[in-house]
Amino acid sequence: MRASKMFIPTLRETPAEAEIVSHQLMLRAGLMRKLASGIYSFLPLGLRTFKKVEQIVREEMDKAGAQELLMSAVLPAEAYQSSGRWEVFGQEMFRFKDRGGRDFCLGPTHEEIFTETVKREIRSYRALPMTLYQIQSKYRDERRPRFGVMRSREFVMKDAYSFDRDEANLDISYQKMYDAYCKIFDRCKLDYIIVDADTGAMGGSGSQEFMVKSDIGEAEIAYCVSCGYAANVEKAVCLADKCCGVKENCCALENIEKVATPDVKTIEELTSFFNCSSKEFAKTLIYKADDKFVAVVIRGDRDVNETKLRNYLSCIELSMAEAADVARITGAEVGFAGPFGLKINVIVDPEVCEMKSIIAGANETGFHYKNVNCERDFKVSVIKDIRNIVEGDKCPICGRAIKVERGIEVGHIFKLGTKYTQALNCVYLDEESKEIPMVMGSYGIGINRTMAAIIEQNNDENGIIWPMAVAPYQVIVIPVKIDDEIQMNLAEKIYGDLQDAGVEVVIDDRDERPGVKFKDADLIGFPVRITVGKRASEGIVEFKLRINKDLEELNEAETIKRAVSEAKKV
RNA sequence: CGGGAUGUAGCGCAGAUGGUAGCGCGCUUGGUUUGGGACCAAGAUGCCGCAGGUUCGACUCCUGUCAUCCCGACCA
Repeated sequence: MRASKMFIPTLRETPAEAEIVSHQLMLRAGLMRKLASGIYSFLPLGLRTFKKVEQIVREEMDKAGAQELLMSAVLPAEAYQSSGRWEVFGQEMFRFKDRGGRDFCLGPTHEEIFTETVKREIRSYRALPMTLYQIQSKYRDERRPRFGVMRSREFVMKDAYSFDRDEANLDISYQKMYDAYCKIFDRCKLDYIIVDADTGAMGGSGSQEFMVKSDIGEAEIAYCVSCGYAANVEKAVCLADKCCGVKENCCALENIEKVATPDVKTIEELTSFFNCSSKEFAKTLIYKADDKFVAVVIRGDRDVNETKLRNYLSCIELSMAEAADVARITGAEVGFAGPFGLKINVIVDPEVCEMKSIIAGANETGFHYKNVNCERDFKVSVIKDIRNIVEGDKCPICGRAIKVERGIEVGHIFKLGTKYTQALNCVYLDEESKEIPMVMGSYGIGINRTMAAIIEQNNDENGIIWPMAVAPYQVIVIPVKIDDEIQMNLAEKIYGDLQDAGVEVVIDDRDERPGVKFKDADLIGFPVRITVGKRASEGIVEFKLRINKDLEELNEAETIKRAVSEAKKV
């Protein structure tokens, strides 16, 4: 391809709207442009990389025995209505009506549609197991799209769905996908970590996420360097500290005592009032779960993990109760809530049960109790891990210190079980002609996000450093002076030879100064650069890899050989 | 959905106490240049986000609205 004819609108300056490096570089290198918030167009260069990522995914899916098909993005409401997700998705689904007034949406994910299809076509156990996938646009009207293509409203997802006879076979299908995902992200040269994850609205019995380590990641990962335990913070299991360890005799059982604490409401105010650590308090938070209220009791320095709480309560809407509700339920102003004598369920974090003689609100404005003890002084409805893990907590497997880092979720795999197949009556006939619901798995990879994650992990101050496997072009040939016939002829010769050798190559035949060409080449991130300059008359050119600063002076034949061999390193 | 900010040329930005719009880059033309975003000269490019209002007069003041970005909440 000739740079003079290519549509590559590079930008010298960083657009103000782009905050993170992958977004900035995708715009600056002319890979894509924004059309609306969270909606992007891919330009020729961006599309080439996009397709390469797609192709890697496709090859590994095919190797794993999955079959590709393509569903519509426009979907009728019925399938989602029978699974209940027409409501669950709420505002996040793009909805519209056809001219006849029938409800449609743009598919946010396709469990129902695949299930529906398999239900109609597959009757016998003989057809199972079966894994189907597609690479297709998904639509989610995100509340807050951000970071360019990292969280967009339209994005391309590879979604695969496995159908099996039973859980044991699902485990096999799931493992195949797991292995395929590892190969995919390895081929993309990503540094990733696989973590236990919450299944969220997807439902099902278990899931894992493929996380690319990055400070700009939206997910927090808790992991243990000793034993390899890794989980999304939403999911990470928390062990209870045996006791707060702050005071000498903190474990002594003392008599409960009411203390006047006028206007002392927040944990900070309480720590200074009592002159003690936030670890010596139990805070009681009132939550509204759908239409019911619950009290949650955790240690003063901890945060409630609303995902865990939501899962335990199996509710859809979950929020902190309004001040008025808190007052009605506890009989005191906000700031004095305690676990005593409540008419609602009291969910207590295990850590609180381990603590002795703690401080808690008295459910009476202006008062707290001290020397409170779980069970002795208040009734516990259930003991449940409902807090967030933090750095330094004990690993639930080996007990060593947990580390917490951020990650970008590029892939997510689920064991769905029979949630959708039962809802939609997707059954097969076994050897005895008995109808049995199929056991399902679902597996997603965000193509756009994977592409952004690759840039996020492969760049320097000059631009993108594409791994060979996903580079839009593998080699750029730069003639320094295009009106120098010797240089130009040699550059054209090398360009032609590389094309003949099957290398994806661009020749920068633009009438630009060399500096401009070098800057653009670095910005776009061609893995191999061949500069044809002063020594062209001797048949010598300069060979350079984007990844380092080393320059090699090679003759024509050596150059072709080196470039071809580099291009094969995918 | 709560909080904050910003909308002026393709991009980055400046425009006071109100008087009808500018800079840098890019773009076009000519010339000089040519190994890391050249220089000189001459140009072209604007619904000043949109709609009201105040005013003789609004990019500027007021109201509303839309859009975009950030933080949080939420998230498949």
